[in-house]
Amino acid sequence: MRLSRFFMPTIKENPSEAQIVSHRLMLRAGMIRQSSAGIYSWLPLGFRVLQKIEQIVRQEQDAIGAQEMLMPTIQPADLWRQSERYDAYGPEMLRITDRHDRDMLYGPTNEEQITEIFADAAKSYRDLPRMLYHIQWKFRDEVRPRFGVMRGREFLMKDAYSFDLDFDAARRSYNKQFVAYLKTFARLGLTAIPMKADSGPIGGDMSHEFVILAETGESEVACHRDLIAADWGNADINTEGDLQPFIDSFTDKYAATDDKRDPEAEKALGDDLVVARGIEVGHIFYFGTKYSKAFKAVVAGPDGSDVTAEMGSYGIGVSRLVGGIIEASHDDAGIIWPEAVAPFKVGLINLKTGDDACDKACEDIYRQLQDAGIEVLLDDRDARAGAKFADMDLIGLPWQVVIGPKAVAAGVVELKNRARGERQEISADAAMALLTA
RNA sequence: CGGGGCGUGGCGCAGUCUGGUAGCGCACCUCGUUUGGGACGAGGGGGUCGGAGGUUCGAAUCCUCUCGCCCCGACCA
Repeated sequence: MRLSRFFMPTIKENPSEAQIVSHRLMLRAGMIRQSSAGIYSWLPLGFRVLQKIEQIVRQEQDAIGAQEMLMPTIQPADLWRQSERYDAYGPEMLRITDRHDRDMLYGPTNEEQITEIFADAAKSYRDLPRMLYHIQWKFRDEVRPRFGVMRGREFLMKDAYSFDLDFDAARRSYNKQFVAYLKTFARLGLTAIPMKADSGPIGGDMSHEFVILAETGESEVACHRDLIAADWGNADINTEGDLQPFIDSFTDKYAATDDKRDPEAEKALGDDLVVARGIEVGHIFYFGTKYSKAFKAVVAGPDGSDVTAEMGSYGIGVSRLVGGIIEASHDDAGIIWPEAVAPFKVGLINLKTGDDACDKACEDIYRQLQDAGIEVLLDDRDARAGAKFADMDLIGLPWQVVIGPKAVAAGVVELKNRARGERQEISADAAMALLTA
C-alpha cells in the first residue's frame, strides 16, 4: 500500500475527548473515528488490525473444534421473554420496534438465539457435543461508555457456545476453551491471566475472566507473581486429551478480580502478591441448563431417556482487544504493534520522494517485499523526513525500512525495529532476508 | 443513575465574568527557498460561536429550555 493513496488521516495533537492512551493513539493514527458515544467507525488502518485479531481468534476456535456461524444482530423480544431475560436485562438492552409494532432488540449476546437453533435441531445424544461460535457486533447500552473502543456500546465479540451431554463433558468443553484462550492471547502478544470471576447476569457457577494487566485497567485485580511470568499458551497441548492437570497448574495459583479478592489468601502470598489494574479481554462461563431448559434443548440419551444439554458460553472482546493491545504496548511516540496483529509488517520510508535514486531503491524493495507476501506500507508522500518518521512511529509498524540519499549512495538501507528502537545499516538483500525470515 | 466539566473554522485553544458584530497556533491551498526527526517567507480559503426561544439599539458573551461529548463514582466483552 502506498501512503500517498491510503486513507489514514493522522492527527498531530491529542483530541480533547480522548483521555486514555489507546483511545488517543487510535484517533491520532487514523484507526477509528467516533460516531456517537461508544460507537465508532473503523478506518482502513484500524480495520486491518481488527481483522488480524479476529483471524487469530477464529483459528484458535477452529483448532478446538468450534464451528463458525453467524447469527443476526437484531433479535425478536419473544426469544428473550422465553428465558425471562427480556425484563431482567434492563436498560442496557437496546429495544426497538419494527413497522408492525413487534418488539425487537439489538442483541447484547446470543445465548437465547443459539439455544433455540440448537434445541430445534438436536434430537439424540449423538448430536452432542457441539461447540458453535460467531464473531458479530453486539450492542449494550452502557450507562457510561468510555475509553474509546475499550468500553464501547457497539463492540465486536467472539461468542462461543458449547452443548454437552453431562457435566464432565461440559467441563471438557470449558477446558478446551480455557486452553484456546491462553493460546489466543499469547499469539496476540498479551499476557492474559485467568482469574476466578463472578458469573454475572448470565448465571452459572464456573467462570474465569481473562485479564491483561495495564496501568489504565478499569479495575484492580490481584494474583500470584508467577502467573505474570508464566509462558502462556505456548505449551504443546493435545486439546483432545485430559486438560485438567494443565489447567490446574494455572488455577491453583491465586488470581482474583475485584469482587473475588480474598484478603487472607493475599496476606499468605506475601511478596508473591501482585496487585495491579486489569482489563478484561475474555470471559468463559459454564452455566449448566439455564438456557437449555428454557428452550427445551433436550436430546434422547443412550438409554432413551430425556437429557437436557449442559451449556457454556465463551466470549472474547475482539474490538476491545485492539485498545487493550495498545494499552499494553506503546511508548511516547506511538503504538508498538506485536507482529501478529500489525496492520502492516513493514513501513518503507522514502526520505526524498522525487529523487530518482531514492524512488528507484524504494520501488525495488517495495516490489520485492510484496512479491514475498509481506505487507508493506510505502511512505511515498512528498513530505519532510520528520513528518514521515513521526507518522511511522505513531502507527507502530514492527519494522521500518528507511531509504534516503545517503543510504542509497552507500548502497545500504536503514532497518529499524520499532519495539526495540534498534537501527542497523545493512544491504537491501540482508534486510530482505531478515524481513522474510 | 448520582456528582463534575465542556461545546467557538479540520484539530488544539483564547475571547464569555465586565454585551459593541470573532481571534491565535497547527492543518489546508498557491508561489519561492528548503529537505535525515513534524522547515521558513509571502500570499490565500474556510467559522457567525451545538440548537431553539427570550432580553437588548446590539448577544459567542446575559436568561430559559434543549441536544451532544468528556471525566469521577456505582455496573459490564
